[in-house]
Amino acid sequence: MSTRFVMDRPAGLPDRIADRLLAQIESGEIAEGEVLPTESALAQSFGVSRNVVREAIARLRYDGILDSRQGRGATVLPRDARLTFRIDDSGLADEAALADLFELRGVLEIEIAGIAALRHGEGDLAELRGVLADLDAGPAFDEASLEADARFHRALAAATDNAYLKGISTYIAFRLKGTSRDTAAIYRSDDLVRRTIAEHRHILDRVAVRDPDGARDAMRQHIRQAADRLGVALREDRFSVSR
Amino acid sequence: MSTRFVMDRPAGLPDRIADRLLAQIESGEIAEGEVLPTESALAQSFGVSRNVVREAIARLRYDGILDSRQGRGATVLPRDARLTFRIDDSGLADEAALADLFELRGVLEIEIAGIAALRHGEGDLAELRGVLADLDAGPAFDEASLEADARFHRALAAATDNAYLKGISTYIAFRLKGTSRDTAAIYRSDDLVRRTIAEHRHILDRVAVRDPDGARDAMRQHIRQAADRLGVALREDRFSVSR
DNA sequence: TTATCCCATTTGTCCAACAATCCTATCATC
DNA sequence: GATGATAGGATTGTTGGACAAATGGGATAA
Repeated sequence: MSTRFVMDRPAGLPDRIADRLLAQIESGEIAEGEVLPTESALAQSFGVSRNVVREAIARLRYDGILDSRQGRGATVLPRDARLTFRIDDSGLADEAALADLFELRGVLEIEIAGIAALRHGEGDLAELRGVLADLDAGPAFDEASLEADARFHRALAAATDNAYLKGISTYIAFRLKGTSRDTAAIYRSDDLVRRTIAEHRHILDRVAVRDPDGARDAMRQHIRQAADRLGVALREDRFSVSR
Repeated sequence: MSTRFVMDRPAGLPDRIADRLLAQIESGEIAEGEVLPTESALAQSFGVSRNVVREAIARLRYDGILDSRQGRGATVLPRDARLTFRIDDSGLADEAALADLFELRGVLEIEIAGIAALRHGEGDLAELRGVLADLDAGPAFDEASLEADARFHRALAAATDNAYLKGISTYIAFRLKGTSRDTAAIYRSDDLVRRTIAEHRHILDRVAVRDPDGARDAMRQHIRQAADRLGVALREDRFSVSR
């Protein structure tokens, strides 16, 4: 959870307090249904002002982790009441969790490719072609190339005409962006870049001719190789090209 | 966005201010990259204290809508930097958005069924069988039946052994829970309940014999009919049983 | 032109107070 | 004894003001 951005800007007091409170909740130190200490007490125990504690609690309340009511205090809500789907930073560090995240991303992207093949309009194709052109322009595996990759997937998701699919897809892509940058520094080979472009073009081809199964297969292959490039070990039972 | 819960508890000041600010951003009244008025100015223009404005801004910043820095002000971030995947209450009211959400749910649940068929262990099957037994016990379409339905899907997601798949699935299921309850009041027929149970049993059967394609098909059918029962019109290009 | 310093602006944090709401204990009534 | 009304303490919600820290820009000097 913790830091909001990949930036090294130090987190503010409310964020840190919220994280500490969340940790206490996750660890069961404060059980479900239980009421937190009063804001004043928390402020004193954390050594900050009540204002900071209030912002921290507001954050947790906003995510459906606790519910505070005037005069009663803040109670911890049941786990399945969480209001947002959020990917912790901790998950990005753990290798197995990263593989799981890639699996989720794969499931979504593959179906997105299939749906985009069925539903895309003219504007969508133009956007996708434009992104590929940009990828061609800069053959180096640099920041711009990563951004273009993200734009491709975003444009594809947009072509599904489903705001939720687009939302979850771009969210995961954004969370994975930092990871990609870190690991990708190793693979500065132009050959790999060219292969990535080829994979994208293959997907676009199948989408353009409205071949959903072909688009899905192309995307499955792309995800699989992207995972390979990043050294993420997917479970083989799922991502074999012919299932 | 607005109200957090279905409860009729009136929203607090910060929530309302955040909504008004968000509306101004969404409408383009405050463009991307632009800086908001200062907190003091906003406080004065909204007729609230600066503290309230601060909490509102904190909420928007937390979702990656704004980025505020000390001494500089709060700037509007590009739309695709949104940090959380969140299902607004407004989306649950809008019919088209509800259909989109069902589509996302379908995509996930279908693949979950397939993966569960491949990966489930003995404990998973026992749990799933237990849920079905509970469903059999109470033939009425009541609260317990809804809860058992949710448990079935949760147990299935758990069988994938992928925390993210489980997380996103249960999150969506929870957000859809209220909607199901509201609309389901109309369908108090025992026949429908029996058909739902039969669908679940069919899924479990395919999972148990480790037949991923069969499990996917069974789940696809289940999602499709569940949407029917709730009067949600899925787009037919996706959810035909034989694609 | 370029580098440095200074300063107004703006957010971050703190403090103290009052209002609104909730919970509980007490009391009155049946 | 049970039940309902009431009062009071406790806790969050909101306000207002103050200072600290960081940012950006402009003035100044080399």
